[in-house]
Amino acid sequence: MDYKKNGNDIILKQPDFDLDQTLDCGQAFRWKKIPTENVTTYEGFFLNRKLLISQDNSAITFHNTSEDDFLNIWSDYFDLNTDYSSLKHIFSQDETLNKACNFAGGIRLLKQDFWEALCSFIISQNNNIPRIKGIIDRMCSHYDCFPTAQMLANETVETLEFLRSGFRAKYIIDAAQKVASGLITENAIRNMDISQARTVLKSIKGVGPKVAECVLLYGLYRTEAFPVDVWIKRVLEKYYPCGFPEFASQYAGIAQQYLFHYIRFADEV
DNA sequence: TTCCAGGCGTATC
DNA sequence: GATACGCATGGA
Repeated sequence: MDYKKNGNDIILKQPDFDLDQTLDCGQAFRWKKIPTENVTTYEGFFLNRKLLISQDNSAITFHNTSEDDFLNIWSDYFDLNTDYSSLKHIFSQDETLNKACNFAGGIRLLKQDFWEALCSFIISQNNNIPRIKGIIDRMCSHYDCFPTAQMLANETVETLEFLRSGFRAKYIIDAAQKVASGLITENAIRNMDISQARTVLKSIKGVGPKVAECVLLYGLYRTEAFPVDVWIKRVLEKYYPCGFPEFASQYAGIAQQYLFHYIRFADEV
């Protein structure tokens, strides 16, 4: 990894990494863009650690970040040890994927916290991204952090009314109770094959095929997981009527990220 | 006003 | 197993 210390900051030179594309593409909901001149800046959290990160045309700066935190936490979170160039080279065999990678080649898969991903993607169902962010925002400011399963397990639909999460509140509570009681554990799911993991996740109320797939991909780094939402459904119908290419299956979830961004924002699609 | 959003539970066949 | 419908909320 090409990085250096600069005072309290870490300066990173990394190809295939664009902050806007990575932090504002609907995979994570707690990053806020900070208006700054000449650089792109975001503030966000992982494992209750706050990070201010910015990017100009030459490098990415991790502000007020120790080398330990950078190497042990953030390089993993931003998946810096994965070679996205070679992944995109594999994807480029397919015309649509090639276009999607060229459109936004700086997307990286964030290796998020399991519980936060589970809770966030339960909230995401039949919802739009700005409102998902709003609900999670209210949640985090109410508890002064992203609440643990234990914190949420004792709530009721009534006490969660401040979230304005609609019918999803009862699902959040069910997930919290199953995780807080130890009935469902991250560790157990990590050690399962993917179909078994899907079954366990779907035993949570409000977790169906799509949310389970998002938890596997974003919360457990199962890169073969392939979430299909309304946008990806359109991609599949339009470009892959005979199925998604087999050669990409091991990293289908990462391919899906490029396609999701492409179908939503590219003009010519 | 109606439609839609990173879907799912339930009823019905 | 497949299909139809309701669901909370808020922006377009």
